[in-house]
Amino acid sequence: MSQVTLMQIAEKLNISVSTVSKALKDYPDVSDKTKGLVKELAKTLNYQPNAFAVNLRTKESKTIGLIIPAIVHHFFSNVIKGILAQAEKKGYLVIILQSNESYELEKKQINLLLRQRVDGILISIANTTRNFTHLSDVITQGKPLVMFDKIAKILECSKVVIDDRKAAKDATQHLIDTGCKRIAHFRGPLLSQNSIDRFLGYKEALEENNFIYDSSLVYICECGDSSFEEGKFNAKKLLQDHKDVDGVFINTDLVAIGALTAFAEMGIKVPDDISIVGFSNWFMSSVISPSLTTINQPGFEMGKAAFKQLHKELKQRKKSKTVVYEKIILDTALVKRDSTK
Amino acid sequence: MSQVTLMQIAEKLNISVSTVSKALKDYPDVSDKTKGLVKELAKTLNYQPNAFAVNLRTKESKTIGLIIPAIVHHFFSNVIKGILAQAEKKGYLVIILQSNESYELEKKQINLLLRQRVDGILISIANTTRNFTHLSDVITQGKPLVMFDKIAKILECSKVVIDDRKAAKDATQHLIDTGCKRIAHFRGPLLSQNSIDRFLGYKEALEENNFIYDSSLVYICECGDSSFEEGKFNAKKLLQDHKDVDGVFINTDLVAIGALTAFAEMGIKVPDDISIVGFSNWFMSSVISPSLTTINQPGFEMGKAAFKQLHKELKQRKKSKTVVYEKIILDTALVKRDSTK
DNA sequence: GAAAACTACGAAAAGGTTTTCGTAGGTTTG
DNA sequence: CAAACCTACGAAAACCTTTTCGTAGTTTTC
Repeated sequence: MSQVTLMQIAEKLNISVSTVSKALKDYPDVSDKTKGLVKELAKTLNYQPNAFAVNLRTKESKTIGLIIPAIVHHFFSNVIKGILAQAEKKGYLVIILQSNESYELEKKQINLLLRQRVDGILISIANTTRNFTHLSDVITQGKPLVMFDKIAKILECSKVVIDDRKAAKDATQHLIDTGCKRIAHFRGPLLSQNSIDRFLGYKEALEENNFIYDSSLVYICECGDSSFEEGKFNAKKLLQDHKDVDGVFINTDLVAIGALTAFAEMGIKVPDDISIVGFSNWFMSSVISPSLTTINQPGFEMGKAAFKQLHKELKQRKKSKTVVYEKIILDTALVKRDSTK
Repeated sequence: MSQVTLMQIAEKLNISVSTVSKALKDYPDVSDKTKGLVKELAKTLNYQPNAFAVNLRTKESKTIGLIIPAIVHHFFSNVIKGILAQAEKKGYLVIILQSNESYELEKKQINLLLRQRVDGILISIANTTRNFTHLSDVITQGKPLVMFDKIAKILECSKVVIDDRKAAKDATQHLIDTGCKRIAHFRGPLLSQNSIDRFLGYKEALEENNFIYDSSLVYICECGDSSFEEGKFNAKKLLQDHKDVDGVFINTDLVAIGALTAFAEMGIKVPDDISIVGFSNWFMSSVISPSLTTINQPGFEMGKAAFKQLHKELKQRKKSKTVVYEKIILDTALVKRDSTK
């Protein structure tokens, strides 16, 4: 049961530990004969190098940390899938932590990962994170850090994102193109950078088309666990406040589906009375009725790109090259479905 | 940048490494004065024990492995959430791997985790896994293994499951209770134990109510990435084959939603013409129209219970008590919605 | 006043691997 | 036949922590 070590192999063959180690790693200064003997015995004894010792010696563990605000979330779980797929290819393991959109937890988790001495960290930050010292600490310690989706613009590190502003502009433009004259917006949290950018994209589209921006048409959602209810609630409120609205661009698909449901309950026809565009392209949006026009957010690709960038930096550091931070912007696309004309 | 070690602290204070180590861990044979000095210096230097060295010395890493068939999956992502929540409480980290329902990958991943010397492993096995030696190897190596949801009955280890058979029986009984006379079943893969059990539950309910079991009413789905399409396809086929069916019990919500969509497209009224019961209670099922009657599968609780059991075994081993394997069966519940009368 | 007990610390081994540096013995070169 | 060079291996340091066992010096006990 107890694990076989290099020393045990060395003793059985009457050679030194160093030779065994070198034989297994095909060093040139071991004779083929010895290599053969060592490898054979290693196989029969089912020798597995002790990862703890290797880590200690090499100062790396081929393990990275991933901090994500939520796991039960179509977009984020796709990101994870992308990260895991790429990590597997490169022989890395991934420790996953969920910050629950809490700054305090996020901070604690960063410290946990640093203590664990992971080789690098991938993170999508919590909505509530305002202070970034825990993150700059990572960089100061010389560990690669790559942010994705929910990033801190101020931090100097690589980032993988979509152009939220442009995507939101596209979404709003689509409403305008399909004939909407008065367009509301259900935005996300006031302090979330993504929500801000999407809001700005909405506004920009209006202005470019000579629509008058009306702040009373903008409703706020927390976009947390009760997104669906928030969508319903805001949709009802919207109908009370503004009878003339004929289009809504909504920050997140789940909120949009809530709105869709509320409209159905109140006998409002989508898209005849009101058109809706969501954001993210959750699977659900394609099977709901009417199906939801939305912006496709490439989660799997984002995860893949984030890990690739981290791996690149890991290699650069190993070769003690200067690390080049990159900002990678992935394409979004408008997915036209039945909630718009 | 480079990390502070016990030796550096020892040198600065002109004491030995062992005393520093003991001071930080509040050993009784260090004077309060020395403890004070050590702890203060450790704090100002921001000393963090080298996890690699600690692991090597203590032979444990406070890290467990988790292998799961799919991550982008409402139920499984909830399980992960439960595991992470519980692991966090107990100070454990979790390395997550996705087997993609592939036996080969699963085997490779188990070996990866063993090489990494995680303290224990949680797994929900792939549909294609028939051979369990890679899993019994884990147990032979003296590492705790806990299986959940998709288990191998033959393996001697702790398990956390639901009673698929009973849940399926409840679902079918509900169709009977609401007046269905001829009930079809869309089952999952022939070799998946869960699918088998659900099928048996369906059959049992029929027999207990003196319905005649008709194998032509049972349709098979792979329940992979194209579950939704499978549901649509089978629904259409069902309508062609059997005009008289007025109820369907479906192995998975996503397939059920596909069926729901197909029925809507073909003008079949749910539940008036046909009633449908799904399985899992995906969030989606509550927002779709008509909303789907289904069986609630407690993912979060399952994850929590699985980690708890693993942790219990970890503690038992440490105290070298005999490890007691447990089979934990969590409650399911029928969630009545609008797809049944 | 000697034996026993206690206090506070240190030396050193153990955990297992990786890698540098030596070196003994043999072979090639000029 | 020296000098230079290979070949194949080993010793040992380094990575850093934990923990057992000693021990010098002090205090208590009878």
